[in-house]
Order: sequence, then C-alpha cells, then structure tokens
Amino acid sequence: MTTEAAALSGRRRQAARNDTAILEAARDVFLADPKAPISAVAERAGVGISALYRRYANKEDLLRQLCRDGLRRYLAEAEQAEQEADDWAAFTTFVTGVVDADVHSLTVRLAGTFTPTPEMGEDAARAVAAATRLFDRAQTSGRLRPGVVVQDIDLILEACAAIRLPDVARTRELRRRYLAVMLDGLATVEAGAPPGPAPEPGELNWRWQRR
Amino acid sequence: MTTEAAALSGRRRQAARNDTAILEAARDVFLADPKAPISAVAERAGVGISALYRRYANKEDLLRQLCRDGLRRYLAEAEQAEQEADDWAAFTTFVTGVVDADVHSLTVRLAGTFTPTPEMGEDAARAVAAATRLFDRAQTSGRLRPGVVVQDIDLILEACAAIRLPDVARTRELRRRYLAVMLDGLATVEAGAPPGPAPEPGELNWRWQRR
DNA sequence: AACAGAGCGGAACGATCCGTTCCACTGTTA
DNA sequence: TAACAGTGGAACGGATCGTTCCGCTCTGTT
Repeated sequence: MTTEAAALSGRRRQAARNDTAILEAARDVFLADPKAPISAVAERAGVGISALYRRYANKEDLLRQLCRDGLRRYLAEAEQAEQEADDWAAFTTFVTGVVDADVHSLTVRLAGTFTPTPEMGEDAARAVAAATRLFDRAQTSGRLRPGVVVQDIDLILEACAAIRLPDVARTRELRRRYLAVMLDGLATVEAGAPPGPAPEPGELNWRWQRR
Repeated sequence: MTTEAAALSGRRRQAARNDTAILEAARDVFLADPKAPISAVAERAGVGISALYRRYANKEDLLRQLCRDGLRRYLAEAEQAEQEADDWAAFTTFVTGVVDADVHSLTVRLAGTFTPTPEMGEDAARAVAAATRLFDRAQTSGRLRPGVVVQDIDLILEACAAIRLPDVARTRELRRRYLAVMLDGLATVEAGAPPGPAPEPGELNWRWQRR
C-alpha cells in the first residue's frame, strides 16, 4: 500500500485499495482471455460492478488504460536495459524483461478492441525507437547472425507470449526456456541469414484495425 | 473432386462437393477463431445452415471431426518423415511438416471444446510414440544440444502456431523463419542445456479438460 | 445527533449473439 | 406424378454481457 493510501482513512482508503485491485484484476483476467466479461474483473478484484464503472466510463476505457500501462511498461523495460554496458547483454535483458512482464499480451492481444489515443501513438513510436536502438547495439556486438531485422523481435515476442499455462510462475519459466533457445538461434552467426523474406515494418499494423 | 463424386450426378454430386467444402471451410474458420459461430462456416462454404446439420448432429460433432482429422494429419506427417534416412533431417522434416499443415491449431486450440472419443485417445498415443521415435533419432544424430526433451516439441509447435497473419502464405513463410531459428537454437550443442526445468510429460494435459 | 453524499454491491434491463429447429422449395429418382 | 433427399434461410429460445439503477453503508461535516 502506498503511503498516500495509508494516509487516508476509512472509505477513502478502501477506494484507493480498489483502484489498484481493479487494475491488477483486469490485467490478470484480460491477459488470460482478452474477451472476458467485465463482471469477471469485478469478481476477481472482489468488488461490485459499480466500483468498476465509477472509475471507467465503459469497458473500452478500461482496456485502453490497460494497453497504455503495457506500453509504459515496455518503455520502462527498454530504458532500464539501455543502462547495461554490454551491447548484447542490453539486448537480451530487454527482451527477457518484456517477456517476463507479459507486456506483449497487454498490448498486441488487446489491439483492435478499442480506438487508440494519439498519446498511445506517440508512446508506440517511442517504443519502436528504443527497441531499434537496442537492436542496433546487438548488431554492433557482432553476436547477431546476418539477415535478422528489428521486426523479428515483435514476432519472437509473439511466439513467446503463446506459451501459457495455468500456473503463472511456470509459464515464465518455460517462456524463458524457449526465449533462450531462440536467442541462441539468433546468435548462431555461422548459420547465415534465417530463411524467408524478413518481416517488414508495418507488416503487423493490421492488428490495430478496429474489429 | 474425387472420381467417386464425378460419377454421381445432379443433386448427389452437389452433396458430395458440399461434404468437402464444409470441411475445408470449417478448417479455415475455426483455425482463425476457435470460437467462431457455426453460421460463419456455412457462409464460408457457400451453403446454408441445413447443409451443415444434415452432416453433423451439432457443433461439437464438427469440432471433434476436425480435431480427429488433425491428429490423422499429424500421424501422416510423422510417418512420412520417418522415411527419411538422415536422423536429423527426419526430425526437421517432421516438425516443418506439422507447422506447415497448421495441425497444432487444429488439435490443441480446439481442445476442450468437445469431449474426446476413445479412438482419438489411441491416435494421440500413436502420435506421441511417433514423435518420440523421431526425437530419439534426432538425439542419436548428435546435433541436438543436451537437456532437450520430447515435450519441448509441443511447446515449440505452440510458439510457431502463434505466428498468424491475414495472409496464409505469408504466415507459413514467417513460421518457417522462426522455426528455423529455434531449430538452430536447439542444435547449438556447445551451448549446453537450455535454462529452466524441462517440460514434463502430461504438463499440457489440462488443455483437454472440458471448459 | 442529524444529514449529505461518496462509494459500493448486485439485481435488472436491453441488446446481441448463437446453436438449433423448422418449413417451404427444388431438383432427382422411381 | 408421387415420394423424397437435399437445401436455404427465417425463426426461436437460451445464454451472455455491457450498462444502468436503486438502495444501502460508512464518513466527514454541521
């Protein structure tokens, strides 16, 4: 509990608790099933439906907020990884951080369920820029095989996000396992370029079309 | 069209055509969205809903049939790959074949939406046996890094199946790209065992619980 | 002590969706 | 021409879900 919340008393305190409880519940629920009903979020958070609608005008609002937080988290992971001195380590730290935080599901799997705000567009642009910087550093480290492009990261994250078990901790363990395998695969310099035309920028943009 | 169908005339011929049209449409539709309505299948196949219900008692029946075909296809890919003389090539041919056929989505993503038949259980056991044989051969080839187990294949297939774009051909191209990266990652003998406790047999069985 | 109102739980409502049934219609076969 | 297999698609009934609404509780103020 934050000191801010602790300073409040009685009803106010509970309200502050609910703020975070609802966000966490929404994260868990929509991560497991992006189409989950809003009542499931309320149930998970241990509150009534009113508590939700007091904070968010409608379901779309909540989803948008969640995605916004996901983008922010992605940026935070990138900025933290950029501190790393070693170029290759910075790259792997970044990717591992994003996979661990399950941020991919929060952004991409929720895409198309709401109309994005201009602010989110800017954050997304920042995210691309940061990821590109990290990727370029990985390339200069010389450990990356030829023919790999930044966009490959998106799809690798997508593949990792598909690993999902009932147990959250186990899910993370296994995701790290296959992420490590893929990173080892990306680091086999002697293998030459991976097959097939590499993904192009914007090839995944269709996701953001309203469904 | 089969010769059997060509021999028939008029209404019978159309009926035979519908048989396959419906199955193909169902495959496409449920591959894209396992929870799709049955009317979407009819629309895609260009037939009315009656044509569906004449052939399958209900939705569950159709899903079960689809999954059954998927298992068969999996077995076929395995048996064909076992012809391959080279141990490592047999393994990669098998995995690539399964990814190309998008069989994983047909079986696992549909799991839990119907009650499986005993016959499917037997097919599943045969599938596990065949996959194990191919995996063992890959191990004896010496190109597989230590610490990798058969169950890893399931999860790698799962990761590949997550790559999905509107265009089917492009989807296959990109899946092959990341499958290749992962296979290269699995073949880095010098890297030692990948991190984390390896997946255990039956760790993915929860999928088949009725939802 | 009385009161105003913030915050809340959950029933109720209305819209939508979807699986399944039903019936009229069309060719085909005998 | 009669019987009927095969079909299209409207119609039905149940379930789901987003949202609204009402009555209650607790809190801070007068």
